[in-house]
Amino acid sequence: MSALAVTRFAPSPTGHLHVGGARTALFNWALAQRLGGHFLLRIEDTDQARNSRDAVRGILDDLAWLGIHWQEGPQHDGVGGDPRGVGPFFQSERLARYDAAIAQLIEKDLAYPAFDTPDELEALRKRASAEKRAFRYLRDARWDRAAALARMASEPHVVRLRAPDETIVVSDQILGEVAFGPEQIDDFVLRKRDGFPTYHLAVVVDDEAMGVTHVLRGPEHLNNTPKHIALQRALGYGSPIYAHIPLIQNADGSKLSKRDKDKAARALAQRAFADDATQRARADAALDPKRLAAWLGDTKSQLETREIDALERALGLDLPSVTVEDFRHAGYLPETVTNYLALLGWNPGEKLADGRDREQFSMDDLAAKFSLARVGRGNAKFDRAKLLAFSQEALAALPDAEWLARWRVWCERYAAEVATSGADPQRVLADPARALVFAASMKSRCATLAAASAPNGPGRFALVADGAFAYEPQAVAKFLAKGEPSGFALLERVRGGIEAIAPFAPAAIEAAVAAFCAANGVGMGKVAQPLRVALTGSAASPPLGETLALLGRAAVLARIDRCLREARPH
RNA sequence: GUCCCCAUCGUCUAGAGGCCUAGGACUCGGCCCUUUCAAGGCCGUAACACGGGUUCGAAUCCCGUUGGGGACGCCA
Repeated sequence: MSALAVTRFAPSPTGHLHVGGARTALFNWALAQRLGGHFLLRIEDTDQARNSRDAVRGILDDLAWLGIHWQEGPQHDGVGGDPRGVGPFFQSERLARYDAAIAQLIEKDLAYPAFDTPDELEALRKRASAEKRAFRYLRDARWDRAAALARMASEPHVVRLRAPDETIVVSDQILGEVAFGPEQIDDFVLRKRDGFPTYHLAVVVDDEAMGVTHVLRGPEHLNNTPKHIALQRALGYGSPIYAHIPLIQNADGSKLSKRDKDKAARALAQRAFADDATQRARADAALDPKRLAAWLGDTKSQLETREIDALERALGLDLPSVTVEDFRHAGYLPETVTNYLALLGWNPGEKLADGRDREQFSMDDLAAKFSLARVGRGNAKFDRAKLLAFSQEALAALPDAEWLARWRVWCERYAAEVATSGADPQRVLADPARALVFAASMKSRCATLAAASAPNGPGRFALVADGAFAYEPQAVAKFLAKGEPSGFALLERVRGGIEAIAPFAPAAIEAAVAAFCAANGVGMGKVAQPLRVALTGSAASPPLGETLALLGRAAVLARIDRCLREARPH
């Protein structure tokens, strides 16, 4: 036995990583780092009907972006590799090993071929359900081993484990000892009709072959664990250390994975179809029309993650975030996502000097402090508001230049028109000093990177052309039209002073406007609000100095002129 | 239906028999700051599911009830 601790994350490639999977990966990663071992990534692509290579790429991207780097696994952007020679890491490339294990079991009469058809089994299950009892596969008492083995060569069959008639105790690092009686471990399938191994067989064979020492996984696997232990015993393997982590749920207590998004997608898609006949054709082109129709007709059915993604893209839907990619798109920092996710079920148990609990920590902190002893046992509901608060805080704590760099990267990926052209090209981004003012100004006003340029976002005014924003009627009425002197009048007067401000930077601008107010015997608000409306269309904007500096002198004058021309009643 | 797991403010949680008049964070409400919007500061509302034990003493241990969740696939 090697002393190296090895944990693993073993997703099946059916779409982008969702946050539950991301947390499982994160905990596995953290445990391996903490123990000085390896975190291994294995792709469980044994379901021929549902796999896709695109999904593999997506999951690798998601993990890499989060900073969950695997020491062993598929190569991707400089991450991964096979230092111990335990690969390949795609189960579809390991079929010979599974067959060898199965042959060994059949040889010892610990597994056997079964020839029931799926329809026959389905009928038995229905009957069991009608009689309100649990379905259990019963092996044929009048079993002729030689005859069965002979039939294997020519007839479709599955291979089942001859399950032991004993109680199996799972020793779980989080839940303690959990006992499963013999009636709960039936002769489950090891190899499917199509020759591919089932999850159970593949997992057990691979974990052994790859030297996995700690299996940390979701609670839905707890009931599978006695099966895996039974299989390990049959194959003469030892068992890894098991730990089942609690589930992440939606606010309503349902499973987080997809239901939320699926529900929203159905509602939005139906509305889109009703509004615009061409949308349906677009959706049909994006995914299997039959699947789409079935899904629309049955509110209990769910689309696969990749189907949802395709539909979202095709129709331009705005769906709630459940995948890592969703949160990346929404403008969260990866360290914010991992920080929040880690806190769902784990916490460092430290108090800060001011008496608060430590809730903010880095990936390095996690790697240094993570332990199974501090993982909770109750399910956790995913609280978007708290994530948003974390994001707000993390963004505000970034140095201006860092914020700017992160924002640029986000824009390039998700809002290319902001990063590159814009209606008034490069107004903010081309001038380094102005760009830093933008960063400083947005930091405390944006909970996500996406918020800065959002349609009603606080930075929008600086990113659009001088003529491309509308004046809010109430703001015009309240701050420009009213009063004596009116806002319009003050605007005209202050315009002249603006020509003279030097340098055209926040402090000098503030000072000049303050001086103008003093000279004219009016309060700051009497001048600042009309200026805001003229420059941004709205009465809410960053501090006056920043607002003007962000636009630059020429744009400020142009916008004042436009406002006087277009917003003033004549 | 059967099996398994879980149970502290609305949410995430601290709490490993006396330190608990139950602490922190998010949300929500109020106040302060203020040229707007934010940010920031201060204050506040709010929980040990219920019933039995054990113990000098229980949020903490045991049993039951209730509630929630998961699993019962030739999916993983």
